[in-house]
Amino acid sequence: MLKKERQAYILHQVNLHNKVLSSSLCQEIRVSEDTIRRDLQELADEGKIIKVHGGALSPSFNQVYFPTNGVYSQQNKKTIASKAIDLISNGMFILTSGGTTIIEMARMLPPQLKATFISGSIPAILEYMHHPNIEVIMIGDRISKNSKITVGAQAIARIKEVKADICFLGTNAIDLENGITDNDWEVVELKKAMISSSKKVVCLGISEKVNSVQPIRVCGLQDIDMLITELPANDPLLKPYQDAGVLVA
Amino acid sequence: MLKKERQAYILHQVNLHNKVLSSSLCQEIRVSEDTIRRDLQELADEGKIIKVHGGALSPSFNQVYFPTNGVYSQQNKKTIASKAIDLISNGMFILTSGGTTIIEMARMLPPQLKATFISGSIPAILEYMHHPNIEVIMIGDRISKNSKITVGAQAIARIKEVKADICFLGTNAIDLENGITDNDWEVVELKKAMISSSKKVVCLGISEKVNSVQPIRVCGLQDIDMLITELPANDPLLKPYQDAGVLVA
DNA sequence: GAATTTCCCGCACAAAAACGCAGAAAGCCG
DNA sequence: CGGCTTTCTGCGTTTTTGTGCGGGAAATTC
Repeated sequence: MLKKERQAYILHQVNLHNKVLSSSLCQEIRVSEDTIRRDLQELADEGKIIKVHGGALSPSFNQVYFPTNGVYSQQNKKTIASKAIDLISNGMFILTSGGTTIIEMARMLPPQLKATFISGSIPAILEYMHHPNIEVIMIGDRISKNSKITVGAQAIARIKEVKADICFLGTNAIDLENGITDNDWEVVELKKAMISSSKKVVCLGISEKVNSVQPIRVCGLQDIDMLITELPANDPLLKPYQDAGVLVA
Repeated sequence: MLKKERQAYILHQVNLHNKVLSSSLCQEIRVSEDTIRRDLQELADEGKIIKVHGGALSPSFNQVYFPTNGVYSQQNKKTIASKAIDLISNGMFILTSGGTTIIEMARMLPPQLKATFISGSIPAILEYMHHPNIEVIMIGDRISKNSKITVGAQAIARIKEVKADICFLGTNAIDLENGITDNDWEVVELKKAMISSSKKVVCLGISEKVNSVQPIRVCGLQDIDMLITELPANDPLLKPYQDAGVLVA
């Protein structure tokens, strides 16, 4: 096999799989590892691939996996927030969890909106407090320093006392098999209570969280009414959820 | 799995869920915890994540910071706060109102102190949350936007359920004839509840507030155990209060 | 305070890379 | 065709890198 041929093959593989291992390449092409290494070196010098110990990665790898900063997902969260806000109307009682997406929503609430927001999340409450016309109800109990939210039996009991029109859940992970999952036991308990106290449950989450799983289960897909991501409703990623009976926006 | 790949995966997880546990990562990726820890270390060195004991956090998940702004007579409040802190010992249940003096006290709490603080004041809760060893209980209810405190029947009912060792009241006005007075009906109701739920009541206030009156009465001098100002205990201004049976510090 | 978990450090080992070298193949030229 | 250079490849050897392990320090939890 000619040198150029080999390099073209390598480049093809890299672009296909985003990565190659020198060890597997030298088996496929039946040449010594040195040869592969020299090829990788040349391709790396030309900027076609990124050479790493043990193989090489696609140059787009960095963009794909290392989002340079929060601006990108910040924009997505604003998109989600504005879709969520469309569901709110005057006079509603709204239960919300915490999380960055919820905070974003709180910041974007239109100033003339009159509604009642109920939450145990300190950062969320701080945002709601800044609004001129909304009534803010804090769910009290012990504060989890980690999640900056009130947790415990008392909090759950308080939530159960309300019947909210709508509940917005910041979502850490959602997938078809397990539904909504999260990684903090106490937060999960809280979310369960919020779900059972609301007429309508809306999950907010960027699309990256779709089809990911966390250790603790919050609820199944049948318990949620709507899923909001930054994607358009007809995105194929969301199709299975629509098929499972979840409204998508 | 390549090292870079692994790090990209970790970073992805951190950005997605705001936190990762080294223990769960090493199970997912099937490498030793040391390797994970080294990866976390490298990513932390690059500023991509914040390493903490047991895992890592997203750098964008920063906490709400409360500016130590130019509240007037800051120094006096610090003096008061340090006197108040002398009354606290490990294991105590402490009920506090809001107010700048209370905030100052919260900031000066010694890091090794282990106690439980109960309050309905958002700014106070924010300060308590930053402390490593204290348990924080939030009193929930409707939030009064101008006093940044939870008020209402629910809040009062919650306060009545506790029996605190000591209660610190930020004091707006105190005089011999009317005792403690204030200018917000709902806050007054709250303070009354706090007083009746505590074994010991301590009023914190700068000396300017001594011998001043506000429209609504909280309680008489006989209901308070101690008055703390920035003045020395033997200051003549405070003599009448001592004569009335109030401890002065 | 004691027990447990997590972290940090040095070490060992394995995998991979770098380097020098030699031989083979191909190209160039008189 | 022979001699020469150039390019490419593979093979040891040495270095570097990555990983896991054990022990002790530090932090965390109860």
